[in-house]
Amino acid sequence: MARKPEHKQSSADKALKVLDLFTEDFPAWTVEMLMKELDATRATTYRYVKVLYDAGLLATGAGSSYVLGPRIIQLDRQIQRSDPLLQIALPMLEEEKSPLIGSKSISSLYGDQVLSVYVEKCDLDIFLTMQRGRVFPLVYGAPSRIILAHLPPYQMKNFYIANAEDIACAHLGETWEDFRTSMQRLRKQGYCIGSEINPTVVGISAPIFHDKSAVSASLSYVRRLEITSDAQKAELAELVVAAADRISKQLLSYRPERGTRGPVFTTPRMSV
Amino acid sequence: MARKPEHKQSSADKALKVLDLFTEDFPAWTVEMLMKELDATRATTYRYVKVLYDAGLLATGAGSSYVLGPRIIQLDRQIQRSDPLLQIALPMLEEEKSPLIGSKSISSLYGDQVLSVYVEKCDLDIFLTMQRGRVFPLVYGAPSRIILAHLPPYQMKNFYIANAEDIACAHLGETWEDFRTSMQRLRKQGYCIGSEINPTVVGISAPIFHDKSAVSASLSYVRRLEITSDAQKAELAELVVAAADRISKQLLSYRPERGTRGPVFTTPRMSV
DNA sequence: TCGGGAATCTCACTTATTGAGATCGACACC
DNA sequence: GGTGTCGATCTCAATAAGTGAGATTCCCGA
Repeated sequence: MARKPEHKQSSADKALKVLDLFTEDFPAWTVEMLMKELDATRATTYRYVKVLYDAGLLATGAGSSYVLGPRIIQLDRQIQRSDPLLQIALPMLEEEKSPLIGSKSISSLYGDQVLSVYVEKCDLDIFLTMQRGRVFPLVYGAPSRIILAHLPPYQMKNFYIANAEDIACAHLGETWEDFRTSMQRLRKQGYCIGSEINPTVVGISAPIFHDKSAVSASLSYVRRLEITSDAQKAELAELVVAAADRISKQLLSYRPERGTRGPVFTTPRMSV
Repeated sequence: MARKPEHKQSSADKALKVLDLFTEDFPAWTVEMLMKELDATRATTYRYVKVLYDAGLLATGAGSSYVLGPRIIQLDRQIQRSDPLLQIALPMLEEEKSPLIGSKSISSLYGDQVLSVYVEKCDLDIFLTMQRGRVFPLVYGAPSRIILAHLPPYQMKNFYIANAEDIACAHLGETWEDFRTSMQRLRKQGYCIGSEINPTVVGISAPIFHDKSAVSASLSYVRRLEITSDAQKAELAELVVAAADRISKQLLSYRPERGTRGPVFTTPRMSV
């Protein structure tokens, strides 16, 4: 779950924590800098770096610095090639040519977060903030919320218990009953509409299931807010729900090929 | 360097070796399967998995399996956003609109391998095998060879010593002198042309420098072989060399912004 | 609420990790 | 091609982990 800091001390943990330092603002680190940051000796720092370097997760950069390594790009390609959702959805989305659609995107549920895994720009004048790799909490944005609304009951309950405040802040319900009914309403509607993430656009998201009653992702169609009428919103909603349903249908009958040992869907884990 | 199997035993090494198992053909593993593969006990296997899971490099998949995790996609996004090469090259490539170009791609040098980091399809009828994330040895394919030809002397020498057989097989020279002259010829030509990787296309690659006399990547323009005349090859070569030069010029004057602590170029390491 | 299976915990035992300094070797300059 | 400069690795004793087998807990679907 990559977010809760553990107090367990294991050398692999500590080595992997080095990866956390490579943020957008600090993409390159020298060993000296890492030593200070990790509060470790030179030898230990070099050992951590070596482990990650040998795994290809780090690479040497200019000026005796280290940067994120080539293995990450390779693994990302592997995910894209082995993800049945993308394999099925991308060809289907290519056939969807309605001029109403300014952008199409797919978001996947990972643990208690939602990750954008695919973004396509159709309207060249649209300004997009969504990007493959962006992460959102389950309460924030239409792509997340429509997934949240379709979680199995016990997971939703657990999520509520652990995130009651965030849910209240997001106006999704002051109490468990409130929350449950608002989620029920979303489920009945079949889609979620909003401009939360990017105020210049309106996004409409529909759930994608990889198993009956097991949500795994959401499909979103986006359009510039200023040029969108209510009727168009309704039409977009129909389109996105229909497309998501088609993708779900295909996913349900998906059988891996080429020696693949099993399905590659992710399942949430809602531990508190 | 991610490829040479080490005989050193460290727990972090062993945990990270689990990642190697997640190939395209086996994208999902259960703990039982991992136990057999790693020849480890259940407890140990779970410990390895937990480390990677907590780091976000693995995620739970359907059927109590594990798959590659969301962190990889996030980190890939971070690389794309902090790589000065892509930041500079992509806007420049967007302006390059010659109809001769069927595809544009950028490959980066990592260690002694070359990784494709950007691929754009211009001609909709072209069949592309190149993809972001594909890795090639330095001797294989035009994008690699033009980089190889521009390595600093000591690195080229080291590479020759370590890879004399591969170099001979690739007809790049039977001896060090042979090799050196053939590389010299490539440098003088300024580009490398070939159809090695994908026999249905012709690709022309030019080197990109992030520092005078320090090659870091190559730019390739690709066109369907069957529709390409010799004159067009020459024109493409001119185009790609000119574009690569422009990118190099920009890279030389690149100064990071926004608190970035240093340059984010990768430098090769040619240890034998 | 309950059952089956996945994931974690416990503890004795074994083995790797750590830190300080010496040493090695890749790379740049001439 | 030779030589100097750090960046990276090695050495060794002391320390603190990792490991394995089984019991246990927890998750999640009915």
